[in-house]
Amino acid sequence: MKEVRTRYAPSPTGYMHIGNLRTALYEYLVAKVNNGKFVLRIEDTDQSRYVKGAVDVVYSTLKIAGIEHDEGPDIGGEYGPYVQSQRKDLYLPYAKQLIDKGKAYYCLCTRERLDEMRRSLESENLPPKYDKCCMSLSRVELEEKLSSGYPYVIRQKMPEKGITSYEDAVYGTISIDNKELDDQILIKSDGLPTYNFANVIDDHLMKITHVVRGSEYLTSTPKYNLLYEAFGWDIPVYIHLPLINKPGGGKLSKRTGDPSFEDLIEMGYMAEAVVNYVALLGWSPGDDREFFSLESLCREFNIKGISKSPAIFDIKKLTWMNGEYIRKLSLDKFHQLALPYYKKASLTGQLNLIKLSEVLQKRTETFGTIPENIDFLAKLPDYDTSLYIHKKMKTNEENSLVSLKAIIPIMESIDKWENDVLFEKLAALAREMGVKNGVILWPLRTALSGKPVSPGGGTELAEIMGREETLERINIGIDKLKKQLSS
RNA sequence: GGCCCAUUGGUCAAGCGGUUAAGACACCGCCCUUUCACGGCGGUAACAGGGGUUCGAGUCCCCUAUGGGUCACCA
Repeated sequence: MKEVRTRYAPSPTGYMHIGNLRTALYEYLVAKVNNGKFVLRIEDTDQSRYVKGAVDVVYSTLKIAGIEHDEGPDIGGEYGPYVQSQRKDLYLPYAKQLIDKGKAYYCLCTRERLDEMRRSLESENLPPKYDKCCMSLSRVELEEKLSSGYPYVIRQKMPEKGITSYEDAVYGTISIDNKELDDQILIKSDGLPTYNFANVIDDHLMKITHVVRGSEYLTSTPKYNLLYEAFGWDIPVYIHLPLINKPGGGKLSKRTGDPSFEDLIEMGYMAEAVVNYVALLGWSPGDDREFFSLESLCREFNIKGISKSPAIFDIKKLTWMNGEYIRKLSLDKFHQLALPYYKKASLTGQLNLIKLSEVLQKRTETFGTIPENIDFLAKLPDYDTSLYIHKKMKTNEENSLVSLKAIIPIMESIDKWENDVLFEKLAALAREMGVKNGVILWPLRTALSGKPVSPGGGTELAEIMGREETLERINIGIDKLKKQLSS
């Protein structure tokens, strides 16, 4: 059996949204699940669209996502070069072959004439289509013009009758009436091939067996097939993918603020989680499993599980899934990944950062939210004493003051500064005072954080901050409460 | 507008002629609890509409509606 080969062929724009990522992922998976090869090819035949550094975005995205290509511009391979602009001289001879076979022809029409024609057809609500005017050019006239350097393009000659149909692995049989087909341009007047043409030539030359791409190509595929047939080449297996839309519908785009893969990583999402989530947008294993590593996808992925209808990118579910990935991390690993975010919060003093990580791990869904959640550690906010009033904890400003005062001697006498010890001593204090734990602990948590919510409870915060800072903040709390109560 | 494709809860989705129509996210409630979160338990919520075919239709066919895609010397 022939080796399965797929390719990811992006045109580098510098922005890779998650739809692009998913396409690359599925292409990779189709190859891997069949022990095949995954090829990266850069399609840059449009010189006017060149964006500096855009190719690097492709490399780094694939790398971070763990999608490794077997052949590509950076690592070479048997079928290079893998950048279309470096293969530019290779296409024209193929186009000429087609002319010899009577499947293509020169066209000398000016853009003005084409624009004019399109406008008039559109005004009549007819689909714009080339009128094959140059097909009837006389050989003499043609040779005269061509030899004098007159600009030309080469167009594919579409059959005027009949139906072209093909079998798509996910959408089934697709049939298009040949009269719908426009005599598309194969070679542009700058001598470079159009995407449509280069694609077919390159896929064939690179021995691509499975073409995986977005469903926007569903209706143009017959044109490609006519090309394959004209050359007498094998038609690849087509796997068209449903599109991924934004909430409320519509395409994902940089313009409308949809995050690219790199943006998500920047926001503190884990690449594994994003890949896992994205794999499930348009594919299902057939049962209710949801957690897949790239490695397990390479085993489990199957074309049968690809769905036909478009999916909406729901960042909330991604966020949840990311939280699940974070919770599965070892404490050490979490700590290591969280460290840069602690730095962003510009923490000072002697904080027990491992303890902080322990407290944070369960409560973090994306690393990016860490700084805002721990800002109070760097600097106690100037809070209002109404924070001490908590109905469920049965606290008010008066008993909070009493509690804080009672906590101080215990804090001073504790020898082992650990959450468990602190908690035990304070629970004992509560029993002694005949109050619920909350009456002691809520004021402590409030005094230490100065916020209505905080990661971790009073004694956990105390362990993180250390004795000195803890006592200082309790005293600040006492002063605030005294001042408030005496006014 | 022509053509192509799609349509199960707000979202991702299972289902492939006979099910009380799974599961997950989100949302709501309860429990646990040192706030929040985690965790546990439970709840609201769907086959776009209409015709057929069939003993029987979310599953097959047709029509309508809605959504998307496509019609460049862009990829």
